[in-house]
Amino acid sequence: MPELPEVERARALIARTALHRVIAAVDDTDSYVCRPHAPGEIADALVGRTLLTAERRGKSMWCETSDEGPALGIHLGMAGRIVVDDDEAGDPRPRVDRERWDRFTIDFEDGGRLTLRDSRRLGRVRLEPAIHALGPDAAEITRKAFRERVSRSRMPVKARIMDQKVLAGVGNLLADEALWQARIDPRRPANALDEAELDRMRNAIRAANRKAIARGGVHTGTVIPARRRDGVCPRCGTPMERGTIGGRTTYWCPAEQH
DNA sequence: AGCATTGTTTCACA
DNA sequence: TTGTGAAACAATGC
Repeated sequence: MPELPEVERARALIARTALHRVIAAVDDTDSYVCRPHAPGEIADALVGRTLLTAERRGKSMWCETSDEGPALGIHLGMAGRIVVDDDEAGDPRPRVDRERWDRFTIDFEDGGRLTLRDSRRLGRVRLEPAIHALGPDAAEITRKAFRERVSRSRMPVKARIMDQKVLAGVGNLLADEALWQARIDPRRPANALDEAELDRMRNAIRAANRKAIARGGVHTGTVIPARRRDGVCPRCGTPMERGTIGGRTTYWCPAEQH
């Protein structure tokens, strides 16, 4: 997906353009994207109301709604974008307008429209999303909480930081980028990292997020272009190592990451 | 044709 | 009971 930086840009787009506009109609007929709701259920809850806020924790977004309405949760999944009128944000890959990928739509009384445009349909829209099941946001977690939560397992450190219950917002690309910046081997057991290494890891995640939000997405990371079979480390030129960690394809520099 | 994919959830198994 | 890994999910792109 879209990882934390792309979701933050999508959230900001909604906050900037979609709040306080009266909802006239909702298309929630994609039963996979809107599961477990029955068709019409989300529409019934939203029509006549407005979105009051646009919030985010990790890769999950939600909007509070007017008149004590239910919160509207939106997750971009693996390839989702948010489109509001003529603006869009989310999945960074360039893509021409493809309205057939519109999986969920809100029409406003003023004639404008908010859409979840998602080629793969792994995005999700639901009422009252379980935000509390997520760990602290990766961009805001304190040093103390990061140390405690991440080091509480023997899982490979990469798998641990990608566990959304531990820490919300780190996806596959951001994990590779941050581990490379912090020079830590992604296979290391999380509970084998010392405090200095945990702090380095946290700083790298926060810096990678900040940079990616400013530049437009995780794909702007330094090591991302080297994530390919013939890629070499951007710092030392050593061929990148490739493997599967936590079920995801992982690249790291065998010379620098320990 | 076959394989890989920036995410999440479920299920089998240790 | 807890933790871990693979598979499923849906669709597209190389």
